[in-house]
Parts: sequence; structure tokens; C-alpha cells
Amino acid sequence: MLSLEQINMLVLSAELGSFSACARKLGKVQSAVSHGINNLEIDLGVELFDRTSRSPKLTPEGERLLRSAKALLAQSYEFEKIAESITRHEEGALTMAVDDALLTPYLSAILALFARTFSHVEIDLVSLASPDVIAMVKDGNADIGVMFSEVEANKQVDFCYVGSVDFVAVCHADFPLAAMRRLSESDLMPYRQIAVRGQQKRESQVLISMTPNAWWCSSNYSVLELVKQQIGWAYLPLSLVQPFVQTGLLQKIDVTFDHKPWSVPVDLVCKKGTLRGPAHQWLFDALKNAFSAER
Amino acid sequence: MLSLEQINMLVLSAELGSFSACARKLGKVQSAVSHGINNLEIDLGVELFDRTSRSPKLTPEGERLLRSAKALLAQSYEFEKIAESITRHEEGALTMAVDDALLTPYLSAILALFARTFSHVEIDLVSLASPDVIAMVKDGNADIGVMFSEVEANKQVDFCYVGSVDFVAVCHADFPLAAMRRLSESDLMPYRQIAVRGQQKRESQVLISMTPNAWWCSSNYSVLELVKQQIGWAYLPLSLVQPFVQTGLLQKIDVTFDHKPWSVPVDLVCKKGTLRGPAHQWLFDALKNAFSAER
DNA sequence: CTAGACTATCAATAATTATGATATTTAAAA
DNA sequence: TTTTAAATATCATAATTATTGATAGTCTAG
Repeated sequence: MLSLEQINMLVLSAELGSFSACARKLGKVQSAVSHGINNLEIDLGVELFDRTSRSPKLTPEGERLLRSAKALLAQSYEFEKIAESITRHEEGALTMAVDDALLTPYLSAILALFARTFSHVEIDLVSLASPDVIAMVKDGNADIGVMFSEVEANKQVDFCYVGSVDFVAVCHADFPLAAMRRLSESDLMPYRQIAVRGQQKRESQVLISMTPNAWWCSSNYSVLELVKQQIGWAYLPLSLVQPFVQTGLLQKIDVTFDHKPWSVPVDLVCKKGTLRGPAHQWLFDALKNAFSAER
Repeated sequence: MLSLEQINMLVLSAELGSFSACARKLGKVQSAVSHGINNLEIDLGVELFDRTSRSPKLTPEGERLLRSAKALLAQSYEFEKIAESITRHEEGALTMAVDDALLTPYLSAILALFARTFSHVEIDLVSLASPDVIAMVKDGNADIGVMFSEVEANKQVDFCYVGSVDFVAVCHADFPLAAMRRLSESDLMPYRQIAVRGQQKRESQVLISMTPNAWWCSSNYSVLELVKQQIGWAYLPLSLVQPFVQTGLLQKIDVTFDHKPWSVPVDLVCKKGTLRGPAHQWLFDALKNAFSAER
């Protein structure tokens, strides 16, 4: 069976163009490398280096094997890195449930940094409606969740307020409500509202529908699609609808609220009593800081 | 540095669920495997197996490392396979120049079989007009060529007739020639012919243009495009234009030749005096048989 | 032509790995 | 419950492999 030590000698010697230099770098004696390469050549039945000149030069055959040798070494470093990751008690994988309206460039930037910091921890990213997010965390199917606050505090889940996102009422520019001004909430009631609730029909407590004839979606993007089709009006995050308001496709509804704009708190949620590994802890802190910095 | 022997023990033991079985398969004694796994665990600082039961079961950490270990082993087999390929004197890469009109499913089927037979020989496939094919082979830039015969036999290149391909004169259905019947070759002359010649303006000897106002392309597909645009008529392989003739977009021109249909010989070309490796020889024979079998 | 640096080779030694015997544990059969 | 077969851990020893240091020959730059 191949020896990775010898493969390493092959790669290093090829790069340095010298067995002696390779030996120095490996903290060995020159003859060790000479023997190592020679034995490798015998085992493979291939002459790897041309020794006619002072500095050994890879033969074409050696050149052909070099690429594969480098890949082999890289793979072995990878293996050791995973072992180190395990000894640091890093998690093998984290599942993160995010309300789809919160899946912003800010969040993906954090994930990019995470990938660089914990290169051997896999991320399973699930985007859902907020009620489903909390359900996944509660059931232990997600390690961390990012969602809009639920009024009902859940006993099995830890909440951590990290910021808020502005919601606006919007409809299509040709929708009847678009032309109306200074509406009260009750003025909206005759028109169909599109609202989010989870796949298991858990109604969101904050973004609860006020109208009798509502339609329900399992994601904010689906809501947006229905609004674009003039099926109804909806409360949606400003960041989600802004592009379409600017192009004139959608229009904000002029509602007079007590509090305006309607700012919905964003919570980071974890299951209670879970001991966090380094990756979990890092991700939690990063998300916390990012959302606080966002506004 | 990691020992591939130990990695192999890890993978085999995990698959078999037994150190003893692993030892038997490796032709070693049980204690060798026991030691090997134990040393690997010590080196990595990770407990790989749970030995509480009779048959060792991978720990979650071991499970996480197993995937990477298998990849590492696969890479090492790959490395050895390349070495074997070299000892069989297989070429590292072959460059094949093919007239683009001959790049048929027959040919790609041969390449698929080649890939399975010589998995460590790379193929560099270049599609050109026939005059460029012979030039590439002559200059040593291609190991093997497939092209339409040149009348002038080249001293530096070996030709091997392998079959023939039917050419037809075609034009767009709305082109003036489409409506005419029983044309002689001279009747075609007033109309623009689209013909193939190489990038270096070597005129093909067989498919030479007879008309004074010709346009030239460097590939048959380019010719086809110009014909579709009603820029002129052309001689093209029947197989290339057949689909368009059937849809009615193009139309065969009713020319009365001495010999009909015009059958153009296909040659396999190699540079003279080149000693063929196994891959080259195989590819040559396979192409020869395939074209002979094609009709 | 020479000095410095390189590689191959060899025999001795150090280190690693494999072995065989044994004790202990486990899971299923009697 | 006892028995039995097969599994693993441990340990001292044997075998193999890798490393070393010395040496001789070779190449290149100055």
C-alpha cells in the first residue's frame, strides 16, 4: 500500500527541484528522500525523476502522476482537518431555519464568513414561514432559527430579540385599494388579504389576518406572487416589496395606524437546554450582531 | 503523517463491522487491525469505534470521518491506476482532429467506449474542416484525424480509407434552384456556392467550388447556417441536412451527375513514422471498424 | 580547474509494524 | 443457567521498514 510520506516526498521534491531541499523541509536526511523516492519508483514501476542533471527533473510520467499525487495529499490534509475539527468539538452539521423574508444578503454574508471560519461544518439551510421555523427548532429538527416574533412565548424555546423589520401593506397598482387614501384598518376588511401561516396551519400571531376572506401561503414569496396577480393585499416586509413599488407594479396602501411603520421584531431562537458547540455559538453571535447592525 | 494502511483498516472495519473480519480480508492477524485502529485513534485524537458491544460500531465522529476516508482511499487507488496505465505505456493524452461533419453519434459512442477502456487517457477533441485536420496531423498537433479524402496524397501522413459519406447539393426551399429540375453542374454556376476550406485558406480538393462567386466557411455547420439564410447553395453531407430537408426548410437540388449520389471517401489519418501506443492503436482500430460497419 | 552542492549507495541502527499467545468479553445456543 | 464460539485488548517478541551517517561520484557556477 502507498505511503503518504513518499507521496509527500514526490510532491515536495518536484516543487523544489531537489531531494536535499525536500529533506531539509521535512526535517530528514537527504538519503531518506533519495531512498523514499527510489522505493516509490520501484513500487509504482515508473521512473519519476530524471537524475541526469544536478537537479532532479520530473519525467513526463512523473508529471502525469504529480497532479494525482497533489490531489491525494490535499485529500489527506482534509481528512486530518476534519479530525481536528472534531477534537475542537465542532458540530458536523447545523440546521438553520429562516423565515424566507429574512433570507437577505446580510444573512448570506454571515454564512459565507461561517464557511470560511468552520470549513468542515455543513450547513442545512431551510427557509420557511415563521410558525414553521419555531416548530422545527422546538422539534429539534433545526439547531437555530431566525423568524418574526411570536406573541406566545414558547416554554421549550429560547428567544433572543435581535432587531426589527418594517412591514407595509401593499397591493397591485391596479387593485381597488391602491387608489384610496387615509384608510383605516377596517377599510381593508372588504378586500381579500393574503397572509402567511405555516404548513401545519399554525397561524402567525403577529401578522394575523384581520379580514374574513383571507388566503394563506406558506411563504412570503408566495404571498408576493399572489399580490402581484391582484388576488389580494398583504402585509409584507418593506425590503421584499421595495423593488416592485419603485417600478410601479405594486403600491403601498395608505393606512393610518397607531404605530407606523409597522415594525415587526425579529428573534433568534434556539431550543432550551441545548449545549452549543463552537459553530453554533459563533453563528448565534454573528446573527445577533448582524441584525443589530443592520439598522 | 497518516498511514493509508490504517485508513484502509478504518474503512474495511466500518463496512464489515468487525476487526477480525477486516484482518482476514487484509491477510493479517486480528491484533494488527486492533493496533492499527487504536493507533489511528490516538494520532487523530478521535474515538472512531464504540467497542462496548461485540461488534465495533462507528461513533458519530467516526462516521463523519468515514466519508473523507473513503475519498482518500479512492484517490490513492486512482493514483495507482495511473501508475499502472503508465507501465502499460498508455498515452497520457491523445489529440483527435475530426471534420465537423463527421462528428456523429457513431464517433461519440466510440469515444464513450474509449473512456471506459482507457480511463486515464485524456482526449483532446478538435473539430475542424478537413484541410485543417490534415494540417494538424502533419504538424504533430493531433495524433489522429478523421476527414474527407484529399486527392493530393501527403508524404508525411498515412491515410487509411474507412468508408464514405454521401453528399448532396442543397439550398433553401425558397432559393431559385429549389424549383428547377434536372440541372447540370453548369446550371449551378450562376448561383453562389458556399464551400468549406480551412482556416489557412487551403481549398479542399474534393469539395472544390465550381462557381466563380463562392463564399467560404471554416466548418460544415457554418456552411449549413449560410444555406439556411438563402445566401447560396452547398454540397453537404446527407446526414447533416437530412433533418432540415424533412422539415421542408432545405431542399435537395436535382442535379444530374455522372455518379450519384456523390459519395465522398472518409480517411483516417496519422502522422507517418509515429509509433502508436495502446490507446492510439485501439482508437484507430475502433474508428476503422465503426465507419466500415456504418454502411 | 576548483569549491560547493547535489545524488546514490551502503551498512548499521532506530523505529515501526506484525505476530502469536493469552485474557476477557459478548451473544447466541444448549 | 451454562456452554460455546467468536470477538477484542493486551503484551512481549519477531520481522520488517525507515532512518541515519559516511562515502564516493557528479554536476555547475565562478
